[in-house]
Amino acid sequence: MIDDTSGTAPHTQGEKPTLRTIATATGFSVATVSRALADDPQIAVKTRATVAAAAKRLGYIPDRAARRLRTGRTQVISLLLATEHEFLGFTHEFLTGITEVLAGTGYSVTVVPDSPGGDRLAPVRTILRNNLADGLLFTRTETFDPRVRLLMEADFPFVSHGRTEFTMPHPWVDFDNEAFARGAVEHLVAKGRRKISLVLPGDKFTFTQHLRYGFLSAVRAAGIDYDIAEGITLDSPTAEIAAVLTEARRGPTPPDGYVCVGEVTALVSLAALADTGAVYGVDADIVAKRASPIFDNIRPQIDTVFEDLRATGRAMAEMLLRRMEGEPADDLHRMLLPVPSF
Amino acid sequence: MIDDTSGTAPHTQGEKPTLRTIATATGFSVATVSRALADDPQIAVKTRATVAAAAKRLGYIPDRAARRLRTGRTQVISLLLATEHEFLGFTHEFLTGITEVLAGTGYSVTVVPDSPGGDRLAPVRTILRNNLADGLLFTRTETFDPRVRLLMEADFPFVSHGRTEFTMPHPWVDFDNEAFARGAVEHLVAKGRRKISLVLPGDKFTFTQHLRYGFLSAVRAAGIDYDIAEGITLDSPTAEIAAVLTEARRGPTPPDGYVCVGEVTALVSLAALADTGAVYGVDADIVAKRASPIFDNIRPQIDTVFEDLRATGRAMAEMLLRRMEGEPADDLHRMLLPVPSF
DNA sequence: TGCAGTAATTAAAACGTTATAAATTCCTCC
DNA sequence: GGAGGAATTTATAACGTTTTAATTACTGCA
Repeated sequence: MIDDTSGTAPHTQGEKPTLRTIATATGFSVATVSRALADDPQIAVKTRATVAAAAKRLGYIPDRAARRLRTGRTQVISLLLATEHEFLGFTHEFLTGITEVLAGTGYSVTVVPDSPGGDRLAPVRTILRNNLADGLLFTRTETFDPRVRLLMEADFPFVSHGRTEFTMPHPWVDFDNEAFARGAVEHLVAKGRRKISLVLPGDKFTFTQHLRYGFLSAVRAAGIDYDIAEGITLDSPTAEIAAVLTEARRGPTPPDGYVCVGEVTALVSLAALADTGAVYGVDADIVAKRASPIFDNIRPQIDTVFEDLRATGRAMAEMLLRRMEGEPADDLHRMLLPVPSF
Repeated sequence: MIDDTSGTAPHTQGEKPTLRTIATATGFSVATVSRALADDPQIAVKTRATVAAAAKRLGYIPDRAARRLRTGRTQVISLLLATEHEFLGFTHEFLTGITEVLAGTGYSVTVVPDSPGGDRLAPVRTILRNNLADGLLFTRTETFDPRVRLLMEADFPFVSHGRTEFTMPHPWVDFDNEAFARGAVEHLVAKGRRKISLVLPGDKFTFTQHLRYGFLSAVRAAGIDYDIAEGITLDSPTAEIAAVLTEARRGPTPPDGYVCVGEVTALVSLAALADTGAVYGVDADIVAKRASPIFDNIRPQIDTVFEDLRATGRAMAEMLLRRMEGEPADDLHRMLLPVPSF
């Protein structure tokens, strides 16, 4: 055979194959082809096989725009990405986890900025009104997060990173910040520390409450002193945090232990020690939550607890897929546990 | 007036407004409304005003799926996000810059993973074949990047982060890595350093060549010794980099200066100094490229050069918009300059 | 052989938009 | 008062898919 009969090579014809192409190639109608590809049991098994083969041979790919127009489904998942985060590599790790799960599902991820200081509802409204996505993921959840309320009213699929205090259940993935804070304090106490310092995220976030509760209950159980920094949060400019921490060190009773909720605060705390002539391991110890391996390369080496953000992203994406399939929200919860390095 | 004539409140009717809604409301045909909204000069100015007012009043938003189906334009920009980067906050900063520019343009950003170790062409092919985007942004550009070749052949709009060595011009945004490397060496030489160490990214990346050239020419001009680490790259596991660097320090003539292309290597270098009993500022100095403010909080404070990734993202997004408008590639280039902290 | 009942297929409409080509209205000027 | 032409408007088709309702083909059974 000299002739080019290559049925295996897709794109032998220049034009993009559509249902119509397959229809004329197989002799079936467009309707039949459509239903065959959808594996409709109404269509004869043999027909389905024929159509599937032709589709493959021709390199058919359903047109997203057409499908979206017809069905109203966008095949898009939107991620509201907070401008501030406690970790340096948050965005990267989180996004990697999400795309890992979504690869091959036909869904694509769009990223929409979300500024916790500004109007957090606006991007959600836009997505709902303009029908820009089939599902939503977001972070930095607040105790009575207005986005959760709106999305539940609209019955729109979503998964939040972090819990709320609403009574109606909704899907979430969270890290056990209470356990982290308690464990961190206990570890410092075990090292003999008697006054522990903490910088919290903004009050409105739910995980702030969990951190505070875990911290306070451990501190009280141990009967030791503590110092929750005032006037600043985890998201304050590092210079401000640094100022407050060094100030505290110069006071009459400086802390001898630090619980750091993020990598940046950990570095600032270390710098505050260095700048006030204190020696790590002698004058004070630190336990920090971390999400990247860089602390292995920071001297002095501090004690850390790992929060797996890639796994978080994966869990959230998987959960969202299930939610979009119609699974009820009741059991769609997942708590990730701290992994201490000590 | 008791009657509700509220023209100001959108969504008085439950259904989503379409061109047809406006058409029946104004008495014009759907065709006229469409063209009026597109500001077609063929349509009477008065008509355009009437239609625009009605559209606003009704809260009309064009349906993306329908428009996309009809025009073939997706209103989507895809970002190929490399799994590896020299900075911890790369993804976040870069993405922030991009979304800043795209906000309000009607374009949305989808993120697609790109693994420089694997098949870098596959995601591009998928995007082209399935018509998933109108434009493409990517990073970690190679000297003869296959993606650039493919995209130029397909005449598909894109902007690369980094240059190539193809003769045909294409839009790019780059950081002057040659100037960075040269400046870093000169600074170390000025401090009296006589043997400078460097860890390079993988050979295939264009910026590796720029770094090497800047480094070598400065080192030779100063007539000093140097040590380009072998067997590892910037993307090697940090443990491996650490092993090589500490090994070098234990050799007969350890380096007394380090040029670090990223934040992670800088930390590893600092750790290597600490672990071998060397004192920063006495036994060795470091100049590192950085993209985040965290080095202000790392002790000892090393000399750094800032690469503005948010500005890079902005520049790339702006350039892509212009390219998609049809502007020729010839002048779409932008070189960002190092900003030394010393 | 004919008929009911089931299995398989398909015609046609619809989703909301834009582009082409044709139709209508409006002027201007003789 | 038309003719001619410019200025506006619009009917219609098309983009590629899914779905409803209708049609055709096949089966077993009397």
